[in-house]
Amino acid sequence: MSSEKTASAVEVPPARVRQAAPTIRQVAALAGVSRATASRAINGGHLVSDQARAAVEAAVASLGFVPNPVARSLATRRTGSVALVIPEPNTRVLTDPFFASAINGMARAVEESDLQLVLLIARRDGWSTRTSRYLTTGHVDGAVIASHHRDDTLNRTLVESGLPVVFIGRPLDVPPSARYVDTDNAHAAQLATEHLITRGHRRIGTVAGPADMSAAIDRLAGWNAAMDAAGLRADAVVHGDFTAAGGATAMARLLDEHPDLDAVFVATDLMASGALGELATRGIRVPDDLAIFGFDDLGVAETTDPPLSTMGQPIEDMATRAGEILRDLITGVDVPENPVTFPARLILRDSA
Amino acid sequence: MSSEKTASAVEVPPARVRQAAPTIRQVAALAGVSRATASRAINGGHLVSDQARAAVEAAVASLGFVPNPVARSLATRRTGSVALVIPEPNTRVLTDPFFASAINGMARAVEESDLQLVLLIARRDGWSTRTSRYLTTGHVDGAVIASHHRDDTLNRTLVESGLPVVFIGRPLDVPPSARYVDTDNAHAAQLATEHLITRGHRRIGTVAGPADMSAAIDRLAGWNAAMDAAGLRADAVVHGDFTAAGGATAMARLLDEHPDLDAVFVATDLMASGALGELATRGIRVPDDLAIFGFDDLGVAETTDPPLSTMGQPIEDMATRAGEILRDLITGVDVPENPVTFPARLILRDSA
DNA sequence: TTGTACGCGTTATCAG
DNA sequence: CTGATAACGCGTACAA
Repeated sequence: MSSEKTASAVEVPPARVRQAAPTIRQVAALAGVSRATASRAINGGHLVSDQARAAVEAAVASLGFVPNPVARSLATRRTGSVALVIPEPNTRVLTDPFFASAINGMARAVEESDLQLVLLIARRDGWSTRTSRYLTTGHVDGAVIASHHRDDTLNRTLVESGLPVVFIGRPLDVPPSARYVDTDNAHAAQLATEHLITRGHRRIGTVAGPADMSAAIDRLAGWNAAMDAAGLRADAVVHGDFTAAGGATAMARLLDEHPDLDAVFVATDLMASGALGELATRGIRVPDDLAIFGFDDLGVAETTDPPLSTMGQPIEDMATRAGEILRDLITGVDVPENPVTFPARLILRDSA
Repeated sequence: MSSEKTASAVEVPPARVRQAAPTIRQVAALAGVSRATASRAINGGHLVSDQARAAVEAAVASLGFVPNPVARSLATRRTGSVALVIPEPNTRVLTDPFFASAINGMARAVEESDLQLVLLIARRDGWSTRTSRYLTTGHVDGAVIASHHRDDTLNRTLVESGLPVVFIGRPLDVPPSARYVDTDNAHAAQLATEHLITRGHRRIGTVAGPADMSAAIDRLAGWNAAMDAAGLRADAVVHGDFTAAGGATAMARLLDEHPDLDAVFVATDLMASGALGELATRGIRVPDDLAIFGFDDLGVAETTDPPLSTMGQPIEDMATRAGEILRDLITGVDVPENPVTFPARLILRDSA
């Protein structure tokens, strides 16, 4: 049964809601040239006579022609947009200043090129399916992955797919060729620990992060290096989970096992904030009884009591650099080898 | 020579950098069916014999075929993605909890449909060109505009382009048919003012927002209505610019012109926070000497001194609803007429 | 139920 | 410099 399709001799264009966009064919016809010439005039503009170009430009203006980006993408195999992927574990997206900084940085990098920034919020459970598929099926020309949290096995899938990808933060479980930008976590942690040593502390513990996250691994290594270099015993280590609550728990255990500590390097401001709460509960004064040193400086360090001395990460600059590297990767420009590391800044407040 | 039958078994695909993605043609060949049948089997699955479908599915699996979304878009004239546009005036993007809530809400709405959320950060100066073009040239199927700040003349361009659009916050200068979700600002402001009246205040002023923003207009109207209904003189009005500094300035002027005020309804928590600073400077106690009532409850109201009594906007719910309306607009489902308003919640803290 | 053939709007190739 | 014409990969009337 054929639907309401009635044979009509007069070609009536199907009533579409959106106004019919003029095609390059109409431009070419109006300008009196071929589609190919019209296309050339509209794009590069090379190899076209001034006369033809003028005619095409006039036609474009009069018709209000705008190239269809989908058709263009199909022909060029490029979409002109890049993704910033934010794998967010909990429901509270973007309240984390880390992400705000990353977005700002990427936006800055993309602003000068003619790329469009597409932000992908990837809830962790769906990350393996929808987002991954979106990225690997030609929707974007490349992606920056803000792998703030626990590294995903999907990272590997992504780089192996051949899509140009740059990570913010060294990814684990990925071919060493994978590009990334990162804070020099080890060196920064070493600086922080050395600062504590310089201040006269000798029994220095650390609340490290999860053992399967690169930032945690590197920061622990830096603390270790500084302790070794100073001939101090590096035995007071407890792992937390990068949350405030985890920091409190870890600090409690650290104190129970090593009551003689006079300073603690905490791998994250967020964990440090939790640790401060635990210390307050126990009546331990900071920094008088125990010095605390954090890491990140993405907002929480300023508002704790006392404000945290910490190592500041230049997240926004890192994201900008990641965007630039991605751009070069896409356009085929040679990009520097890994690692691309950024120095952290020593920020002294009241806690150490 | 019909291109349909040029398929040759020895066709060697040109060596491309990215791994050659299998096309539906190869799937059809391997399954021993035509492209059309393969396409039908892959999509709806209707009108295909079980045998053919099985063959196609096997071929898809063995080849790892994934439809090229660009080609699909070109054929269907749908992209499968929607934009959330965030016009951000200053460089600090997303530190505003308004945006975080909006993003979360949209993400929730989009999660259940098969749409992809594309976040567009539109710096104001570029908003007129790149973002607008991106939206109107078929990159997305529709957009939600989080017009938190001053209304843009481009809003009109957008709705006139025919792109399905839903605004968060009533837009000005736009055909009345434009869909939007909004807080019932007038009613909420009236409730706030009535609360002040109930508490015994009689000389109630207001720090209103910019006269060209709908939220400001509506809230001022609500304050007016409450004052009129109570037979109180509604003459103490000063306009601020929706910033903390503007709130301080406006409060100063209000106090100078009307020293007898015993309560002030401030159209925004942010302005109220500035106002509180001005009051502290003058040694005016809140709420004892002067009661202050705010609007928004998007984070700042809890941290002021004293914490602000305010009208809470359900931004996240609004964004979710906006996303749902957009989805219906795109799929042709009937959507409810304007206005789609959400009630604000009266939140009592210490300032009034 | 299946297959043919055309359309989607551009860009790229390759003779003139 | 220009113009046919072939990709690009897929969806889908229409006919069989």
